[in-house]
Amino acid sequence: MPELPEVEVVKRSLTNKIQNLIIKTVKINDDRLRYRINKNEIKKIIGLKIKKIERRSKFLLFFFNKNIIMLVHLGMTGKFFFIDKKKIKFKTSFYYNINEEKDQKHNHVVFSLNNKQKLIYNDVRKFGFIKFFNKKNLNDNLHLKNLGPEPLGQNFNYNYFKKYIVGRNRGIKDILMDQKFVSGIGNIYANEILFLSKVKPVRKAKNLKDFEVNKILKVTKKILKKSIKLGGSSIKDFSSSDGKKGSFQGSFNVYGKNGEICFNKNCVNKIIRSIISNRSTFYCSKCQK
DNA sequence: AGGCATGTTACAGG
DNA sequence: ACCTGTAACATGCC
Repeated sequence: MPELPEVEVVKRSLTNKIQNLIIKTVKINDDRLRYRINKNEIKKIIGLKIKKIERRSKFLLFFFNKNIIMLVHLGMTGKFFFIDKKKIKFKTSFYYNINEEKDQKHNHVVFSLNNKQKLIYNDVRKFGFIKFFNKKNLNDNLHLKNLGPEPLGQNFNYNYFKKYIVGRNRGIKDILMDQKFVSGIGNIYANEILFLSKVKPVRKAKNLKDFEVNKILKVTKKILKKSIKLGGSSIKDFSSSDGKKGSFQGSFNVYGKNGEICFNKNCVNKIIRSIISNRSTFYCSKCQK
């Protein structure tokens, strides 16, 4: 699922559903996520209240009392959803379909809450993880300490951008996806941002004109905000924890559209697919300079 | 059968 | 120590 807009949507839906609830039990069906789940540490949240949930980049932070933080990354296919005790058979149209055996197979962790609901962590490819640490170690956490600014924050601005690209010999798409530069943008949004910015993905970041830097900044914020508003992008099977699907995929201009005609008016060029930093890259060679 | 998939990071070499 | 590129992780679908 998960670039910044999708994780933000998950955060909001989880906050609505489980803030101030208490963990009654935790059942681990498979602890072999990206990192093995520490069973002793996960036991410590039993009986504790979920005070709040925050998002940093593509990470979710669950704040419990006793200063315990549960850090979750969804990887490529991680998702949360709920099973209500009284209604095991949910409709697939609204809730994630948990009735098929192949999906249940990936229900790795089950959190039972004090309102009789169960929160499930499901992750087909197991690139996600669940870790625990103390609030006082928040700033030197391995995963969080090197993250660049939030793209929607004020620190992601012209001066920061210009300063960062000096002395670096990397393409703009590679840089946009680098979490140390700006945190939360992945392959889909990097492609879409560069299309709307009219910049070729292979361009060296240091050679961008000032107006292009400003355009990228502006478009980045606009696209991410719009996607959050639309509930994120539901490609394949992404849905937020309340089972609602996002619709930003309907706004894609280039992602996954190789061979299709460019959406810009008066352009009849076909979208090209190439590989940058090991990731599929889509662009219009006429509209993107 | 082989290529591809919304991500991160350990590692190697400069 | 910094910069850059590559491989690896696990699973399923075309």
